[in-house]
Amino acid sequence: MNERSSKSLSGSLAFGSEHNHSLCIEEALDHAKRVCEEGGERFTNLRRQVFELVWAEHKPVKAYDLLSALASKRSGVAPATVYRTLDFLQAQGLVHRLESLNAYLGCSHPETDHQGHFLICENCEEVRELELGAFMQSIAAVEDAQDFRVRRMTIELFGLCKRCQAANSGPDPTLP
Amino acid sequence: MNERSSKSLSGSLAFGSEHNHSLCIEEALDHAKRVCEEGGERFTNLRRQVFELVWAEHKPVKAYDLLSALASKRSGVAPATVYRTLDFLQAQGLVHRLESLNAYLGCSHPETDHQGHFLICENCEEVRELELGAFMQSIAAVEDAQDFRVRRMTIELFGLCKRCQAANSGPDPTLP
DNA sequence: TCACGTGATGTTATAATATAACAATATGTG
DNA sequence: CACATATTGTTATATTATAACATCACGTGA
Repeated sequence: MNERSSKSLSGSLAFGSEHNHSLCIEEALDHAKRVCEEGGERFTNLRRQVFELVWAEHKPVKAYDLLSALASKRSGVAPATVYRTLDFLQAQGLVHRLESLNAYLGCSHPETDHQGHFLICENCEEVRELELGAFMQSIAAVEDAQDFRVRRMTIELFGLCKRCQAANSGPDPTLP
Repeated sequence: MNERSSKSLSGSLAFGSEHNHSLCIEEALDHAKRVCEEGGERFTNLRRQVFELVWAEHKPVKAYDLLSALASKRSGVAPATVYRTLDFLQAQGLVHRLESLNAYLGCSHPETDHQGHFLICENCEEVRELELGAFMQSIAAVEDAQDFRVRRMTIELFGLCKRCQAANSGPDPTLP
């Protein structure tokens, strides 16, 4: 993949008050355009619109919510429109699907060839994307021990982010 | 069929020709009964039937396939019947849901309090359940590095099992 | 025993998620 | 421009899951 920078889209993971989300989206858009150009794919109007909607927040978005949002921006929007476009964006590595949530999320580490791995806060719904490195070693060990060759994976960790741990200190009432 | 193994459900992971699946199911049933008794829950006819159907193969089963199979054994079977029963079995830790497949699988490690983690062969569909241990350290490291407290997780690794790596040329002709 | 409360199951309806199949349109290339 | 192909529009339907309420079954205490 592109080696221009080894950094994530800048600021995309710093969701504090200083996070400049307009800039964040703009960078993501620039990146998407470049990825498509380099892959000989067209970053059409529809694809850009869906991409922008996915990036509107740093939270997973449901396909049918995208559908509604998209329908307010253009006509002739049907489920297939959204799913096809999401499929395209996923194929370009620009968007991930969260299997546990049936939802989609803009990729925060687009510079590296990777699969998404996620920390999902059960309280505030914020999702943080991890680099694969964290699990590399465990996965290698599992492959070795089990004679299994891993080709792709779904890793989604649910829990409490730092902020929500602070807010919910003490026993969590939602626990079983 | 009537020989007893002293090991919990350990035979269930040896899916070779020596795997005694009748015994495997029988053990799983015994275990399920015990879990329910100990938890003050009833292992009713319906629950037993669904449990047996989930255990019929060591492969993930779709809810609506269970529905059909169940409908051939009793009357008055509707989606809610199956989903409610699966929810119950999951709550007892007797069955896992595979998020990436929208499918369900009998738990192979019922003796330990755990969450399921899976190796899923893309060729033969066989699923192997892992113990959490394999990922413990990585998860602890992620929690530490990210200030995140993990409470539950979905870990599903897709690839090729040992047999299918060896056989590996094109799709398995015995598959549907 | 039997009425009662609760948990389990039956039943109907509908929500939420996703894909198939084909038609129409747009785009780049010769 | 004409053509081939990618993209999008359109209609229909498949798949997965839950809501809401009725009925049944089981254990408990009067």
